[in-house]
Amino acid sequence: MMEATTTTPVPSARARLLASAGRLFREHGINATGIDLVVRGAGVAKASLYNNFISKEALVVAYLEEELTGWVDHARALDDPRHPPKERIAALFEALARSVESHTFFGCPFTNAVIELPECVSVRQVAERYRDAVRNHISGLVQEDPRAIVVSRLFLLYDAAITAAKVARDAALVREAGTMAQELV
Amino acid sequence: MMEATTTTPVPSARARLLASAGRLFREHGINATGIDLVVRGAGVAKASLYNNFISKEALVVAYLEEELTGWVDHARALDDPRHPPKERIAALFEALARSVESHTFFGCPFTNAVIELPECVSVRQVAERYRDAVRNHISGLVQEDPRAIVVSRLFLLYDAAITAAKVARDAALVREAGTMAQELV
DNA sequence: TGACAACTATACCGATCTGTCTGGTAAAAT
DNA sequence: ATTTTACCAGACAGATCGGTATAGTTGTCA
Repeated sequence: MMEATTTTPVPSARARLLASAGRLFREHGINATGIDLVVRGAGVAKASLYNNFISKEALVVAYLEEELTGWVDHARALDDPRHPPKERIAALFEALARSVESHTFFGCPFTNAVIELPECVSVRQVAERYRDAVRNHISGLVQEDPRAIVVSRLFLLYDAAITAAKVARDAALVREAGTMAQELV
Repeated sequence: MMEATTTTPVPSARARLLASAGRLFREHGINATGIDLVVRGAGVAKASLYNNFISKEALVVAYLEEELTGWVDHARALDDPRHPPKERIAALFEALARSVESHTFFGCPFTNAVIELPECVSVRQVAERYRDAVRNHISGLVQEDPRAIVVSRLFLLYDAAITAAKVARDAALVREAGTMAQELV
């Protein structure tokens, strides 16, 4: 009932569903991924999906929540507070460039979701929280107020790199954005 | 048969369909817009759609082609070659900021289409041609080779502004990108 | 032992999607 | 004058969508 989830040795149905949905949503998009595919990929019954999530939209939001905490974890794992701000910023862009080169980057999950479900307010809300999280993380890297102009500028360059990665699949362009970012700090 | 289209006084079924599809695809997205809605909006029969386009995908590609030439026309109308490069660049970002403020900006049609139809190669091809067109236009504004680094950087900032406009709906962020762009020339 | 909760497997529902087909009208070309 | 072309209106087909319902199974705890 309460929270045996974290200690359960075998993944719960909910965790399996989120993992399956995550893979499919990332690689093929949300609208292109039917409920049946998610269920099949998770190896669970359809009823288990609707026992854990009231609708596909709720599953999408839960997927985005996971992407949000995942991004923060990823960014923290990349970071070394002992390094100077310039290097800490560079690491963020370099990781993105590498994921382009290894063909494991499928675009910003939040931008993708906002575009795929433009009238879904809960999706926009998670996307907003993601943007706050990025802004806060960047502000920590450069030791500036989250509302400082330099933070806005670094954020803009990170968005630019992500678009270049998604649409042009151009790692060199991602690195160029990283160079611009380093010149700002 | 050949090209009476340009002189026809009353809009052809094809033109009406493209106008209807354009409005709906822009404002509600491609996947959320069914064929029947396009046909209703155009005030034509369903068969007329399939007489002019072999499939919805072909309609989407035609819509994107129109957006491509539309962007070039828009960018040229904004431009005044007598002005210095800095002002010519600024006008591009200022126009984007204003369309955010008037709530008439719905995101880059090509990025949106690539995200909505990720496995459609013809969509990616038009998006690639759009990116070439933008790069060429910017290179004209600043009188530099299209492959010059400064052109790449201006392009990155333009992409950044578009994402800020689409996801954050933040005209101030768009203008900040414009300021960065002006500092580059 | 028996109640209960969570699970699996699958049939099913109504809605909606792209795309086709029929049938009829009007104008234009031959 | 007749054939062709383009058009309209709408029924229809086949597939797929999100979501529900049914029925049976498993494991847990009292």
